[in-house]
Amino acid sequence: MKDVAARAGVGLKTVSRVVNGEAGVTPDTERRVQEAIEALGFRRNDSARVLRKGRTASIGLVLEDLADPFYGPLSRAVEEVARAHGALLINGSSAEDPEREQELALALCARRVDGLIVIPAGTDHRYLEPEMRAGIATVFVDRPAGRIDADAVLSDSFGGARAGAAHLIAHGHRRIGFIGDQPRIHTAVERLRGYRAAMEDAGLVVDDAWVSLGSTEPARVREATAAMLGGPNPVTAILAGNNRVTVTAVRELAARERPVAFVGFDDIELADLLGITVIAQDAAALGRTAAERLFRRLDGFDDDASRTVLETVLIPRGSGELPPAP
Amino acid sequence: MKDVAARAGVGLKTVSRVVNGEAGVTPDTERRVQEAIEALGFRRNDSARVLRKGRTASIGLVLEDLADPFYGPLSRAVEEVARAHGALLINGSSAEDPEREQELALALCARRVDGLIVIPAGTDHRYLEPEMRAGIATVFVDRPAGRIDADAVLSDSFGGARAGAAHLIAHGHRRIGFIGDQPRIHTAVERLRGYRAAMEDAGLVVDDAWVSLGSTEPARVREATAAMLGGPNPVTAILAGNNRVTVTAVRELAARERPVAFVGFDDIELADLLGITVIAQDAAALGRTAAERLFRRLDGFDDDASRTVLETVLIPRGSGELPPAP
DNA sequence: CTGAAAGCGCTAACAC
DNA sequence: GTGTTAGCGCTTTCAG
Repeated sequence: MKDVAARAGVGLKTVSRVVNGEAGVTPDTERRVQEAIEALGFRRNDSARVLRKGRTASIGLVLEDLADPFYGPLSRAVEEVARAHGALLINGSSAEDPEREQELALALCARRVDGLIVIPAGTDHRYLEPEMRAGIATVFVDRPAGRIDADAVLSDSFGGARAGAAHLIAHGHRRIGFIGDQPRIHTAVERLRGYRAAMEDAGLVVDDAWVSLGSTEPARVREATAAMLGGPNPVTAILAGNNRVTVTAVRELAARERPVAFVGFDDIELADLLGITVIAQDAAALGRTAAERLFRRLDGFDDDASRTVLETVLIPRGSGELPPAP
Repeated sequence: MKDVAARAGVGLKTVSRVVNGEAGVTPDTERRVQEAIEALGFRRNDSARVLRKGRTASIGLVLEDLADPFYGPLSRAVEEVARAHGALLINGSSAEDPEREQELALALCARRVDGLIVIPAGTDHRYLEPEMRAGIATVFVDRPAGRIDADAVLSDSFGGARAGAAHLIAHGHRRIGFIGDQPRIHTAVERLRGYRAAMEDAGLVVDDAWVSLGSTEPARVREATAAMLGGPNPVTAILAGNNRVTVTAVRELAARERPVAFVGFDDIELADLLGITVIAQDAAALGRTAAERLFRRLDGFDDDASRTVLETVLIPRGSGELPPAP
């Protein structure tokens, strides 16, 4: 910038004015500055700008895995809102590892992102308190924060799972299995609660062998499926606790001869063609809502932390309407 | 940092040394500094650090749409490599708009990312020349750069499409349709070339009505499908030019009574259960390879721009092996 | 082993 | 309209 000023024969501040489109520069001067900029291939260094202005015009998003089809649309929705506010998005995948989540979140804070959106892997977010006090707005999505008070935007996991299980019960099932994510994860627990609530509503007693929480690794899900279907008291229907479980369970059930009713949590591509009944949540709406809340905070809005819960929708497509196999 | 120094009763530089784990500080002094850091909730401001050091330890990725299941895994793979090199990843979606691609790429350069990975939407990247001269390493993925010389990591679109079309021909088809992406996009053109090459190899003449390039919007793809199947010289098989087209085409074909053979480009989740034959490319390998090349450049490696082409794999699952309907 | 001073590239606040 | 000065928070250089 100094070089540009020298070459254009003007002061530093004039160049700054031109670069930032501020008023108060004669067209002639402006032209000279523009020429110098072109000639030198000058591009403003935003790092320096940030240092001076205090705002980075960027926000951070910590999620579990960008490669998961649930998080892609969520991230994209966040990006769109950020873009509308002139901000860039830095994302990081925690790989469902609490330590990595913390490391990432703090790295983003060190970069002085203006705000942070977190899909937590861990259950204790007190490490973010100093950062939040220091002014980094933080919103949690998909799962609430642990041990701190912070905004959260969630799907109605409890209600969705309850509706899914109730749907299977309405179609005649009495022995229903639930395969969910790790019990450390809030949504997994909520969905299990929803399943239990529906069973209880119908006066059904849940056999321990029908419930399996754990990793979403295909091998684990396959085992869980086999166990539920093969035991002394086999289930006639299965409710899956998230999109990864759904995919593996669907594959597993397709390989069996006896039909098993099935409801998945999260819609997945081509589930329509396969006739898979699902409880759909709107990943993009989650991201959008969280980002909007974040930017409202960045715009100075400052009331208490709030929790927003988005509805889920049960989409019947066939698999959830199968009667119990004899 | 100044505050920390004051509180610990030491010089600024000593705090800096402690924060950065540099040698040359007595354990006792270090402890005092650490205490002050804790007490004040100090966190180094990386913006200032960047300004001084010149490197941001971040790279930018401009892609088409993070919500597209093809780009999620690609982005995640880039992130993993970046992480291994201690860098963060800033992504942006161009929405297949060349102007937005440029705007994004330049915004990333203004942030002084150390390197840039671009999945181009546009066909002219001369706007990046000043940036590259200024030292921002740049690698193109999935599609090559236009009008500049730069590293590129691509899939073998030509070979993949050719193999796909040849596969259909080998199963008895003579009238084969091709539905691809916009002709502005390199991969769309390459895949069309591959299709034409296979047809020519087999001595088949392509009817203009069998080829349709354009947007991947479902409506457009549906129309293209209907036109190919409904015309005076209807096709008995269709080759899709990318994953979005594949999804819509599969839905469309499933809704018809007469079977139509089908090969998709890009594997999609659950395609196995639907028996969809595809030409698979490895999105994660594309991302990983590109990121590795980028970091090699950042490490000072400096030979000519190179082009890497990754193989595609044809996965037969049934739809591509159907004989021509009578 | 430690600290003071200079300056990275920019913008805010005030001159002129 | 335009230029000058100070300083954002850190690291580098060099002196103690």
